[in-house]
Amino acid sequence: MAKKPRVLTEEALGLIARRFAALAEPMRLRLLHALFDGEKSVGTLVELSGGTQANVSRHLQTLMDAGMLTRRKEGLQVFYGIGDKSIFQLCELVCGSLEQQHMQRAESLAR
Amino acid sequence: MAKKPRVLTEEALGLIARRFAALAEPMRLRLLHALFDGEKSVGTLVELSGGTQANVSRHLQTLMDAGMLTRRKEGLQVFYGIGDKSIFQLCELVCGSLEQQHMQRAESLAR
DNA sequence: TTAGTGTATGAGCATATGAGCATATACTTG
DNA sequence: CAAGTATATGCTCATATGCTCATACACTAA
Repeated sequence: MAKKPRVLTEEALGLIARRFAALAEPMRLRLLHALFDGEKSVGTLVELSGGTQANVSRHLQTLMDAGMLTRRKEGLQVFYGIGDKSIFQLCELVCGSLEQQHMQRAESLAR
Repeated sequence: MAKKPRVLTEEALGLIARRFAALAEPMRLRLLHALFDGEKSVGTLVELSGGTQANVSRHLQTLMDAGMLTRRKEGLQVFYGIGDKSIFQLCELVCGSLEQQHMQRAESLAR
């Protein structure tokens, strides 16, 4: 059973690339990781990530633009959460692949 | 002093980010897509992608550095192929997620 | 050897992006 | 209203990245 071949337009390629780009920064990955167990306020994320308030806010904006987060305002605070569950799988896939590469490299070095 | 346990090291975050960054360019996605059905020479990839030889070569180098490609030299030509099967799944995940978002947006607009 | 072909790379330029600072905005409380 | 708190945003700088041109490198054939 062959998979349906996807036709990739120029626009689609751009969208996919932007999506990957949103995940291509350590700080944003850290923020996503901090949100894995539930939504958190910006202030909390600032503490957890160790970044500045301005920088965290910017990165959250970037992730929002990529459609990966939910945003909920409650009084003075703003709570962000993971809005796209595929992110979990994406990160797991990458981590798994990296681990495998790492093991293979270690193995070939030990030979 | 309750500092939260950081499961992901700084180095790991960097590695994951670099991996996503390798997939964050339309031209590289086009090259990967062209390789989905088997390895191809640089010249072939230049034709298929419509890019210049220099640029294609550079992007292939980037993907190699990310550990995503195989490289086989045969006489004058160099054949590249997909070396990391997780790439297929990554792209499928992103495409699926994008489709879903697109549908949801269309739906909310039509409401 | 030399000529020819396919691929890689150095240099330069233009653009994109992240970080930091200061400030603006939004909301709550007094 | 003013003051305080939480978050967002202009602005600027420094760095990173992509693209092009020209050229170097690697290999083959004559």
